[in-house]
Amino acid sequence: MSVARVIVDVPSRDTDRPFDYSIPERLRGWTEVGSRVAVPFGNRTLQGIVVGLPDEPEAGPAGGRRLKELIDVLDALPPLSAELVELGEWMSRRWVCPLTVALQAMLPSALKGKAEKYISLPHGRTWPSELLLVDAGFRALLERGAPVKLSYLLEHYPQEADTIKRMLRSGELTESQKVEDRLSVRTVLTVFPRSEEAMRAAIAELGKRAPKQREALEFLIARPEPIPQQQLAEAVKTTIGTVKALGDKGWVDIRPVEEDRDPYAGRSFAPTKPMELTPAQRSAYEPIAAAIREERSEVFLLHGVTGSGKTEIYLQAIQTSLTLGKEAIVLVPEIALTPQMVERFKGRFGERVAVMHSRLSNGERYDEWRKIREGRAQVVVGARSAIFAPFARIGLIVIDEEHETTYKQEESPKYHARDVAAERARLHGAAVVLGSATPSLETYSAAVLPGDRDAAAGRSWTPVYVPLPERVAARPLPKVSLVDMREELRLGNRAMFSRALSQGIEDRLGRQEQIVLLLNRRGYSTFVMCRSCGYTASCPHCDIALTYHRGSNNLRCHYCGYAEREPEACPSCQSPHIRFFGTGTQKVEEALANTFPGIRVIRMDVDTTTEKGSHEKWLSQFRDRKADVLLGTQMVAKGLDFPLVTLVGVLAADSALKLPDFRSPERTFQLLTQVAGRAGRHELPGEVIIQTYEPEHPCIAAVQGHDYAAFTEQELRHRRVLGYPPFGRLITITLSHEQVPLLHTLGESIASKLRARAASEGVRQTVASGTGASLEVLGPVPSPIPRLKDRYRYQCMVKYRGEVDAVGWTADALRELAETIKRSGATVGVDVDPQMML
DNA sequence: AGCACGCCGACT
DNA sequence: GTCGGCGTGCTC
Repeated sequence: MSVARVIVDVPSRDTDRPFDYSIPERLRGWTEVGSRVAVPFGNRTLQGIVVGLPDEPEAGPAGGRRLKELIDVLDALPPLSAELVELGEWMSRRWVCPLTVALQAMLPSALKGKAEKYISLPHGRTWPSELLLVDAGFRALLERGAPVKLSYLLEHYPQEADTIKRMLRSGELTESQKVEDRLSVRTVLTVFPRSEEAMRAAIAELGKRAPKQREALEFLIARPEPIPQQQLAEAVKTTIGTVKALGDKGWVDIRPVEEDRDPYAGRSFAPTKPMELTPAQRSAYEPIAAAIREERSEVFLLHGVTGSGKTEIYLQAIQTSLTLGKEAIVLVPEIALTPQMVERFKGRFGERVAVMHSRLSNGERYDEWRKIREGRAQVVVGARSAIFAPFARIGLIVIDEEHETTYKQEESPKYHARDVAAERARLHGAAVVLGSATPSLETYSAAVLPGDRDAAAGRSWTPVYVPLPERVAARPLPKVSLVDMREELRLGNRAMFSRALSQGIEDRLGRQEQIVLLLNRRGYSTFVMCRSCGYTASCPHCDIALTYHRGSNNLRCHYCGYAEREPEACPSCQSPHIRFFGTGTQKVEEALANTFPGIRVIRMDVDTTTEKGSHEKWLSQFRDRKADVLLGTQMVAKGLDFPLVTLVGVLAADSALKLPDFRSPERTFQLLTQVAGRAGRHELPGEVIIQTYEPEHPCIAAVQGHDYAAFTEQELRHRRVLGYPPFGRLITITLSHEQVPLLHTLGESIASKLRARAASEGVRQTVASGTGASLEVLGPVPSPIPRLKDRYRYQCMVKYRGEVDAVGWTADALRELAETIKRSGATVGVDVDPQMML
């Protein structure tokens, strides 16, 4: 008996288990663990992934019925491997998600196939006489006998929907289903030359006629490689017709070839040679190289200040891996995946590099993915999901700027690429390098306090700490000064630029140097408030403050997209004193123009960078000195390197400090340190001016002193007291439903299930104090976003430390309550190790 | 998730 | 009487 154990593509708790199918003879050789298959499921056809090939069926249907057969294997090369399937199973346990959701996350979206329904008139059957009043085109189409896509029929003949339904029911029409990829591979007709003798014979046969065909053949003799027919025609200045003639006579072979939509095609990258490592770089590189050579799955924290040359270490470590015939994955934050970055990797490793980021089209991404799958690339540089690159022998995984929040996926599967990397490295015997100037407190404390049992709470990997303390060429770190904005106000300056910053901008404009201005707008968005009655405009569906958009003159909800016109008077009290509060980038841009006439500003924020390629466009304009100021939100802080930038200004440093998220100070410190690192990276010295209302805040003070250690020490002390990560760990369970009372009851039953479990296993229920295992459940309380798209949201937070399988308990509790949850109509989401508390 | 099966109200 | 509302249960 040949059996395939399949996970079907239905992301629900009910179907989150394997289903067994028998493998028909014709598919035996093609079915492997990791194959994508089409299977019958109920009366539907679905896509699934083979996760096992057991000898005997176990997960068979009740009542001893026979197994159904696989319908098809969808790819010649299985898109996943046994290793990736195992990784998926680990993910589904680690982050409490259905296995199919974890597996889907590993596939390029082009392979997330869906079954299409087809309708046909059965062979030999004629159109029923009582249905002659239907649309003639509709009838003619079906009478041809070939299956027609149901979606096509419904789109073109919507009035016949009822007819279709009725005829299906009576059996006058039949339905079939076929799993289809989201995308077809583009093909190019390509000319394959035959042997030189054959082509010379052909030329002889042509004689003096058909000079163009002769030329084409001579071209192929001189360059006997496959060439797209279009290109061949162009090369000998003729038309496709001539080339086709050669094919028709059988003198050359013309076949369709799958084409790569290489987004970097036709661009050349200046090759770069490995640089001589400094002694500091060398002592960081050595242990990493040793781990790669010895196939030890060790994790390294490469802690180097901005400009200390981490990238060169990555490049040489990758080279070490390649030399051993192994592959390498490099993750970078989406935002840093700029042409500059890609250039560096392509320059060193050329064609062997695949690039993956969200700005590629589905087709482009699929092509890059295939390069990896088919062994044509050995290095991938990409955003978060590149961690699933289908390599078979990984030697090294690099995560650059490891503290970045983009490595945590905020939709299910809510995985963290850093943890996936550690697990994948374990399966491959690969080394992991986590690089950052400002490591996350989780990673840092695990590395420097490896003996601290609380700090290591439940973490499965312990990084080796590798510091890289100096900047290359001993360039000094920029001077950072703080400006107390309360003082400015006291001295009568009500402008958004302090005197120091104004002066600084003036100076740079005079010297034709460049300026980066950061507006850390999070939690400070431009909201609308009535000064008479305190009314604030908020979204009627989400209870989120609406944000004012100047361009379209309306108020928009950032969560659901709801928009309304800007009010002229207060909707609540009719007062005309309704005002816009807060500062957005648009407002700063205006102020710049008013204060410094003639200043050239490039503004970068979500509004100006949504268009494909716009991000790169703005940056290259800035690089080409087409502007004096680069003004923007977080995105101007990351990974940019412009020689002429000598001043970095931060307009409101503390605007994000007081957000109700315990990681706010950490994020603020990281962001400010990053942006400060943008100044003076080359010959010209840099200066940083930070405007703040709280210069004495330890976080701000630490930025001024470039003092990571001081900030970290004080922040860790604080976290330890409160039992927050890395000393305790968190799980949030979010429930949503249209009615609040139901959420309350459901939340209570989840919370009490967990509390009961803790009690029965003898686990203490106070996390903040004491030692050993403890777990407490907070809530249910309204979630920080209390309503989204007309559904109310409540959450429970599980906080625990020590040896407690809180994730397993949570999964168990939800499994036990599955019936109740389903009946209630509520949706329940779990976030293990949440990164965003808002 | 979908889809069928099944049991109760408003219509030709 | 029938069409169709959505609660419930199942998918190898």
